[in-house]
Amino acid sequence: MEKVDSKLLLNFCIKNKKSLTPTRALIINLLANHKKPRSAYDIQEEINKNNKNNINISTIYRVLEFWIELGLVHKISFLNKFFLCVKPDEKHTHMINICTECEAIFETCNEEMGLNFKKSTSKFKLSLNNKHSIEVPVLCESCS
Amino acid sequence: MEKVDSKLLLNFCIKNKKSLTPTRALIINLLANHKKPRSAYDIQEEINKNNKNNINISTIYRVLEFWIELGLVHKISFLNKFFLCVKPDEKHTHMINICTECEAIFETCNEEMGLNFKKSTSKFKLSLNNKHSIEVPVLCESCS
DNA sequence: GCTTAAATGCAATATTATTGCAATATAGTT
DNA sequence: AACTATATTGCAATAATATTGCATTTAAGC
Repeated sequence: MEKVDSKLLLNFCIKNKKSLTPTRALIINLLANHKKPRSAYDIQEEINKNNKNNINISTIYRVLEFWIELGLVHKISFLNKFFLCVKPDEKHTHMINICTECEAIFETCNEEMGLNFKKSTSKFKLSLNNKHSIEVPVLCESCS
Repeated sequence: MEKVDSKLLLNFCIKNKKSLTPTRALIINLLANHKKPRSAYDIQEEINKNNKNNINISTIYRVLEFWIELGLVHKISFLNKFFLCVKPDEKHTHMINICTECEAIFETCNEEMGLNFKKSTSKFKLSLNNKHSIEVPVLCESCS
């Protein structure tokens, strides 16, 4: 099983004065194991299949929300699914390219895409809210 | 009641060899009446309150899907709500700026925002899927 | 008007998400 | 190590969003 570096997790938690509980570690590690985004119920099903110990759906949502707050997980609104952030860095804008055919995710950031949202939004007297990511509907190489 | 130009609606329908039914006209006109996006159930509630005649929720979803196909309505995934397209034009990329505080929508297009997604996505061997719009989380002037 | 295809109704069901309160686990203190 | 305060998780009901298959009705083209 592929896992998220546990020191990274711990550091994020310490920095935010939160605790790294077994449930939180379990859920984020499950996300690390998949290349496609997963729904809260997908995650629950996998836990209940493999681990026997039941985790309530409310806990799944709360834990996902927890990691989203810390910037380590993204919610993909377009799919109602969740995905491990590949570049947990507060400073850039998270650009989530989603293949609308196969749901493959290609995450990058504004700089790498050469897109200046700060500038673009300010034209309209709007300010980019960097707490959220931007989802870009695409076709991947194999689906196009 | 503010309405969508009925000739515009009819033209879109004719062009796509579809019929402009009373239900379809009613629903898109309700959307025209609101500055904020509305859920399918919001729309149903308004119809059932004002018109007495009940419209089933499945019809609401089907009609919304119909207008989305024709490019006259957007689904805002971030909110699970629907919004009248302000610039029904197939050629550009629809940029939907959403205030994350008050849900106000400021729709524009890639050119006006000075963003080149075709170029940006091709860097990663992806192609933009222009059938969908791009949602940008922002704070509007009064919320920021 | 008649016929065929499309649209809508119906109602069951699926999927996604939230809530309030009880029970449990964790962190910090002694 | 035990104690306490706080945070986390379980529970289970419920809300919110969305889809389905088939029956009925409506609209379009002849």
